Amino acid sequence: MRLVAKLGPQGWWPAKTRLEVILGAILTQNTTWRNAARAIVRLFEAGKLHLRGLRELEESQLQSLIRPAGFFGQKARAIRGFVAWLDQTHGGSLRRMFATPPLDLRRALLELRGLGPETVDAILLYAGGQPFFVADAYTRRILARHGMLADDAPYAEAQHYIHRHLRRDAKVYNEFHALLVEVGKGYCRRGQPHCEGCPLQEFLGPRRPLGRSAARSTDPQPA
DNA sequence: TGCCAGGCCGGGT
DNA sequence: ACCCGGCATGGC
Repeated sequence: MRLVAKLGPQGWWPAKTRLEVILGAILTQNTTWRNAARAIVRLFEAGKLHLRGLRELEESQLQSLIRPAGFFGQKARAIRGFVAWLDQTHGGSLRRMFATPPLDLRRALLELRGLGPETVDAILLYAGGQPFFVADAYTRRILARHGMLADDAPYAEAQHYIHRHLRRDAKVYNEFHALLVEVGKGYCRRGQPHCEGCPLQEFLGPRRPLGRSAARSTDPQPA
């Protein structure tokens, strides 16, 4: 698509292994990637950046290691809960986990404590290569600012909007999400009434201030 | 100094 | 089905 052609591949989600993607998805919840990355580095330096290492850790030890990411109590529980579930249902094998049908896997992951829709979709897209768009805060803010969604549009609606307008392709979703985050960080943060110089403007049309009602999608919602 | 960051949960209405 | 407070560290 033109946007990707213009801004180029972002080569995003700096994580090497699928486990790192999963941990990153949890650790970056309402947190900068910078702080989430610190937590990952600490796990690596402690020699625990693998499933077996995580199983060995006490709750308090895990909390200490991931402390820089904030919300360490909840995130430690989420990580331990995920590993326990993986062991029980897939013999501790990420490969087996990702071999299950994507929609079934999504449903199962959403039932885990501490894994919400955005975290789960990040796992499915960036670790599993499945075409689920990660409709994060930047996505919703940008779509709202350009009048495509209401300011308070829920996650599912924002995701559905993207799913309707982009080819259902993990590669495309990956690039577009990366791009929205980059643009969002620069031009569409909270508290900024305008996004002066926003490179999306020429593609998405005129922007408008946040905080006012926007056009709501009239298209049908997913089943 | 206060507000913000790539959310999610649980209890209340 | 929403609404809201709590969760916590680090940067500007």
